[in-house]
Amino acid sequence: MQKETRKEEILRVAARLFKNKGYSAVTMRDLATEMGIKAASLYNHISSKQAILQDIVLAIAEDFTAGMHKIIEDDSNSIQKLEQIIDLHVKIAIENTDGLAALNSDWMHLESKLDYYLKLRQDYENNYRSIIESGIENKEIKAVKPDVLMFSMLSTLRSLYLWIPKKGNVNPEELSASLAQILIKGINT
Amino acid sequence: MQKETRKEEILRVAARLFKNKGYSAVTMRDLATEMGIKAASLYNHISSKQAILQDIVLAIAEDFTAGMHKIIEDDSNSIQKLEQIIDLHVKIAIENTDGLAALNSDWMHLESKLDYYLKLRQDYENNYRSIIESGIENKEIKAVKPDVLMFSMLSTLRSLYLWIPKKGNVNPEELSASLAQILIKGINT
DNA sequence: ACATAAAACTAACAACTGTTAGTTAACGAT
DNA sequence: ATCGTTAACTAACAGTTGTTAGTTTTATGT
Repeated sequence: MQKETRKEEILRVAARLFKNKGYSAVTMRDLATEMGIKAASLYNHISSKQAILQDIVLAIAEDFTAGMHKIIEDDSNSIQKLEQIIDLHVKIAIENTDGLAALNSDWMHLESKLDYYLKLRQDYENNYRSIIESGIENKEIKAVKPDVLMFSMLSTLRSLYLWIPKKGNVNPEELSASLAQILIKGINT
Repeated sequence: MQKETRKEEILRVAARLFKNKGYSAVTMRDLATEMGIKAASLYNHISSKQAILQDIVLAIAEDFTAGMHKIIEDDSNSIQKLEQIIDLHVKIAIENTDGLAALNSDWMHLESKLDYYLKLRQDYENNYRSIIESGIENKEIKAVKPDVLMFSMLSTLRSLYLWIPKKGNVNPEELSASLAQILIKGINT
C-alpha cells in the first residue's frame, strides 16, 4: 500500500462530504476547510468540482464493470454467480463506502460523463438479468419475474453503503453469507 | 377528489424537480419557471424553500407512521404483517413517487424538522424489527439475523420509487404479490 | 547552497442564490 | 361600480458560488 497522493486525499475527503450533504450542497470552500487549506489551493491538484465527482464515481463504476465481467466468464452455475455478485458489492461497499454514496446519489450531476456512466450501468444490469434468466431456464432459480428479482437484489446491494457505517468493523465474509442466505435462500420456514 | 390548490401544485412540481436534480440543485427560479411564474411570486403561497421540502417529506413520513401503527395493532401473524408492510410501501410509492424520492435523497436538508423526521424513521424501524423478531420466536420466520432481513426488505421497498417510473401503469396488487413472493418466500428451487 | 517544482496563499471576478419590499393586474362578492 | 382578496409582477438586496490570476512559501534533488 503506497502513500496517498494529495489528489487522492482530496477525492477521499470530498467523497465523505458528498455522502453527508450531497454533491450540490458541498462547496469548494467546505472541501478546502476540511483539507485545512484555502479553496483556491484545491485547483493545484484538481481541475474542477465536476472532475472530482467524475473521478470518484467512474472509478467505482468501472470496478463494478470489471467485477461483473470476471463473474460472467467464470464457469459456475447461476446461484454461484449470484453469490459472487453479492461478494462483489460487499467488497466494494466496505472498501469505498463514501464513494459508493456519491455514485448512488449524485450520478445525475456527472454532466459530460453522464452518458458513459449510464452505459456502464445499463450493461451491468443487462448482464445481471442474463444470469437470472439462464438460471430460471436451468431450473436453478424459481420461476419468478427476472426484473423483480434483479430489482430486489440490486436494491439491497446498492443500499449496503447506508448500513455498513452503522455497524462498524463489518466482516465481509460474514455479511456476504447472511445476505446470500436471505437474498437467495428465502426466509420462509 | 377536490381541486388542487396552487400551493399543492407547487409542492407537486417541486417534488418532481427534487427527484431529478436533488433539493440543493433546484433553485427557486427553476421551480418558478416550471410553474410559469416568477420566483418572487412563489412566496405568495409558500414561506420558504425549506418549508417546501418539509411539507413534502413529513407528509409521507407521517403516512408511513400511520400505516405501520395500523399494521401493528392488527391481529395477524408475522408473515401477514410483512405482507401488509409491502402493500403499504407499494401503495405510497405509486401514489407519491416523486415525494418519496425527496424523502429518500434529501431528508438530510430538513434542518429544523430533521430531528422529528429521524424520530419517525427510528420508530418505524423499531416496529419493523419487532415484527421480524416475534416472527422468529414463533417459528414463522427462519432464524436469520433480524437486522439483515430488515435491511434487505427495507432497501428493496425504499427503492421502489426508482423502478416504478421505468415500468408505467404498475398494478399495485400484482407488484405487491411479486415482491412478497421474492422477499418472503425466497427464490431457491 | 541553489535551482526547480509543488503547493500554499490573497484578492478578485461575474454569475447565481433565497428572499423581501412595494406595486399592479385579475376576479368574485356585495 | 367598488371593495377586498388573491396572485402575479419588477427591482433589488446581501451573501455565496466556482474559478482565475498572480504571488509567495515550502519541500526536494543535486
